[in-house]
Amino acid sequence: MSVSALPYRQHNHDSCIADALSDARAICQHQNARLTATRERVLELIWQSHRPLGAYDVLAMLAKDGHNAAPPTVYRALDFLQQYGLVHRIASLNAFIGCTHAGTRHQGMFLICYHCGNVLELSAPTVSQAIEGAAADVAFRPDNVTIEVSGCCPRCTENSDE
Amino acid sequence: MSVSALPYRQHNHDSCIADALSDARAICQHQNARLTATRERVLELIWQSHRPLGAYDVLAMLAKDGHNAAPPTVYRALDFLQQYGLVHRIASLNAFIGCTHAGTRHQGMFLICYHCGNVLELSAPTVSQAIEGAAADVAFRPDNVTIEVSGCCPRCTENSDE
DNA sequence: AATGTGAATGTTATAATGTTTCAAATTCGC
DNA sequence: GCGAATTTGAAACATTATAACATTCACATT
Repeated sequence: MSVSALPYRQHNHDSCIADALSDARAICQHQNARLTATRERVLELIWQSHRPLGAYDVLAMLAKDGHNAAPPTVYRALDFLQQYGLVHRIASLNAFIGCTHAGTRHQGMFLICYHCGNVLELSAPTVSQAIEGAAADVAFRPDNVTIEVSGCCPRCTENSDE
Repeated sequence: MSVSALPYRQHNHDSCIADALSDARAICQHQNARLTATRERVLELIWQSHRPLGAYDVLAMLAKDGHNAAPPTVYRALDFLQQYGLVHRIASLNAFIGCTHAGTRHQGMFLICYHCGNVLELSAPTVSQAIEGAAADVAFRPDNVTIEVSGCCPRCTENSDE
């Protein structure tokens, strides 16, 4: 894949992947979690794709590596990565994406472009507060929050205007 | 099913279903949409369950009616009902629930109790505004918004305190 | 009443996504 | 090294969703 095909101009995706991986290694080490070869490879594959990747997409890519894995292998790796906040699952897409805020406490909000497929993760304290407030109003104790916004990203909005 | 098993004390679920159905008929008539027997029955089944119902749950219930339907029948009915805002799909559960705000423009927010399985739909303008604001900050044009909060409902919180 | 038309449904098959289960291998503390 | 716990392999299976094409139905027009 050429750099020019990547989502953001002047964005070195390779170094971005490398950073994510080294962050992940640090996070796991710090928590005595084992970022094994398979888990790390799955994380890398997810970061290499600039779009959310389905479990079976990951499976196919592992197969290209010569790793003849079965679905549980991938799902287990994904579970692990989610548990340590290294990837997020996008429920509305049945797909996974690298967490851009790994290691920091945050509530992700995902902006999914239905045109180009890119996903932007925002940390949205205002939204979280509003949700917590609304839940508190009805005495509901939130545990896990899913916020997924499908729409059109700035780039695609521009391009469709032309 | 006894009334005491229903989610809310002093809540007549039968009349609640009847209201939902008559609302649905009015909404469809107003928009020249055909609420056919199958569609209406699917809507009724979803309302009868006080929890979200999977497509195959609906299928099984139709089978009990003697209606030997195949999956596409159910998915089509569900698509129709969603299109006219009569049911919502809960992405994190792959399941469907009757819309409690049918006919009014709203952005639903779903509070899903992981203990009892009940789901409460809130219309949350504050949350919607916060999301729109956050999206606008990055020039993203939102189309469809998914907000699903899994947690513990007041009733179950009370019961587990005992 | 017959007929044409588009919407709705039936039917079969299959794709896509996710889980259970149990066995084997690996890792880690001792 | 040795035993316990974690991780992985492997096969089968379960669940959720869609594709493709034939048929029927409701309704407006003859």
